[in-house]
Amino acid sequence: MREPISADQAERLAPLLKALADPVRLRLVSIVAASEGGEACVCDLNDAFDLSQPTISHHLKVLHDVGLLDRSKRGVWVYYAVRREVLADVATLIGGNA
Amino acid sequence: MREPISADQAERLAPLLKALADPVRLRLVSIVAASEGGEACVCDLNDAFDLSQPTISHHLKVLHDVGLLDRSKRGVWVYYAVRREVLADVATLIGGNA
DNA sequence: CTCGGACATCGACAGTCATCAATATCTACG
DNA sequence: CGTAGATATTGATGACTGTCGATGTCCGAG
Repeated sequence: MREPISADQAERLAPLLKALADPVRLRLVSIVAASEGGEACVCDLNDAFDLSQPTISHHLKVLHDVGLLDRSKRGVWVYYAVRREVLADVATLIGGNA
Repeated sequence: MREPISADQAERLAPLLKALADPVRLRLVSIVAASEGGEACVCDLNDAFDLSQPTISHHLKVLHDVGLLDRSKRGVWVYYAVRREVLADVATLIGGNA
């Protein structure tokens, strides 16, 4: 029976959840998080789905825009990495645990 | 570096997150969870927002449909309660903890 | 410099969503 | 029964979303 979250908190948390509230993006985050070194190349991510390359790129942009994924370009390839603290914060706020 | 979630898991988790991915619904869940006895009357929830009664009713329906809120009618009033196990499961899957 | 490949951006389209006003449903009370 | 209040449903509307094909941008190889 803790205090309800504030309207501000809700406004900040909602976009993060919205970004995660898609099967493709959930799997993207999950695959990246499970990858060696905690990061994955877009080329590999493309292969993991039956979707067009622009669509995957779009989903990655959504996740990156809300701060869930870090992006680093190395040569011709782009690598994404999960920002685990952000993910953990979301989980904590949802779970309502201390 | 655990295993990525399956496509099936993603398809099941996404609707729950989608239901939570709205500032109003986040606050609804939070207010209900923080209420005495773990449940809240719709009349009180209506007063907590600057939205029309049908809109609140709609949001409650969304949350109830995905199984995040329990619903019980007592007399003229309807009470909603948070299904904490469901919420906890979501948090766990997001956090990626065991 | 030019070419090819990796990734992003653009424009479009169909589908979904949040919100409201109006209306329906249900329940207690007289 | 008939009325009043609490909640749900309906229908409409403007905004947003996931997806694609086409195109743009950037980098390394030759």
